Amino acid sequence: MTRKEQKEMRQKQIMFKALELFVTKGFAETKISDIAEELGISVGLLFHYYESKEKLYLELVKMGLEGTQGSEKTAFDDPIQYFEKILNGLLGAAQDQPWVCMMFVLMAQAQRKGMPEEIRQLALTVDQIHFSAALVEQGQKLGSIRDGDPLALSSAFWCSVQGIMEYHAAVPEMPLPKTEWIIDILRKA
Amino acid sequence: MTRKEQKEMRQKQIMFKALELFVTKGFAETKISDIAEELGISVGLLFHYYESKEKLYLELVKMGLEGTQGSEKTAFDDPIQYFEKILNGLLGAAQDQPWVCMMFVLMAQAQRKGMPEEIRQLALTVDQIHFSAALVEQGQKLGSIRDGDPLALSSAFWCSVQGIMEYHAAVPEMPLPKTEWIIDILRKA
DNA sequence: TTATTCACCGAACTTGTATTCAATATACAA
DNA sequence: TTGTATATTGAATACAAGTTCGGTGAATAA
Repeated sequence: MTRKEQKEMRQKQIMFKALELFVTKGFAETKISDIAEELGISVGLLFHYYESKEKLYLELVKMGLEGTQGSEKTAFDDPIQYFEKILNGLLGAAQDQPWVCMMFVLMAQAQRKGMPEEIRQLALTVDQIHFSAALVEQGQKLGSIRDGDPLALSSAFWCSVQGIMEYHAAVPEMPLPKTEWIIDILRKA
Repeated sequence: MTRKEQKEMRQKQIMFKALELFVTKGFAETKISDIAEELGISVGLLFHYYESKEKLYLELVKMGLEGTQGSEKTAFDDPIQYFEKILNGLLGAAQDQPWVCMMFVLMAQAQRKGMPEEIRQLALTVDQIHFSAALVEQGQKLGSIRDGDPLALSSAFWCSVQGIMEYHAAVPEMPLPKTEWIIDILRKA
């Protein structure tokens, strides 16, 4: 194995294991030595690749930030379809690509009080709830989304998704909901 | 003020502030000195009342455990009414008695990996999801709850509530959803 | 009035964990 | 082949946060 490959491999290893532990145990509860131990490497090596626990977490948040870009422009024709598509993607991925689900949870965790400020600020640049509120309003005009405060509807939807993802990250064996069940929070009867 | 009163007052003060911080920042992220500082008391005094951070948290979990008793016994003609009543109670309380909401979030946090084992075990004795799955099944027979894996439906419902409560604990100014929106996860169209 | 208990403080102590470092082995370039 | 860069380790260090402790003054019981 070439040096470059090895480096990339290790970095991926570390990132994914860190993601898993940060999400299931939380940032402060996850010891750098936990990550090293589970990977069977030394603590020193981890610091060879990432200069601090905080920087490692920050890398993950940046990675999550990239994943959030795009796909949002065509949404206004039929917002409910947009929500369906997004949710379908999330629930589908949750099974065979657990990291999608975990990344979702991480981004929310990163926004919490108690997180290092730099991390928090970066994570707060994603604001699904407010972005989606506009879509909800549009959907209400089109008659496909139920009446009510758009912000409340949007936050109900995303909080539900959040709750589901969080639980799934902790208890993967629990069966996931059907897309429609959750979409029905928004859908006009 | 008599000594007894003072003692009870301080204990309440500490418990509520601890609840608030544990829920908004997390267990590990909350320093004992944070709690003391916010209350304007010394760290030493906190240890005068609670022998450790863990015991303090444990007290809160025990308190939450008591709140969970009862209420589940009363049989309903239709399980969907049970879910409506519970959710209504939770959402109603969330506004004027923030601690109800916080307690709800705390109980879920206490079940996470990374928590001290004693706490975790105690919290795990509450299992809304499995308890409610039976009710869901009953509701399906009666035709008021939609078809699908009862466990998946139950967990979708409770995870949604969890997500909403969590967010509300962190961002109280966000408008809460209407009960029906969330009930519609379960309700048969 | 006096003795005792208890709320309270702040500084010292302890422990756990992030971070650094010196040393070694391995890949790679010259 | 030899020299340099880099992957890796395990132990040393630093520091933050939980916990302990001795002392002080106010409430209370005698």
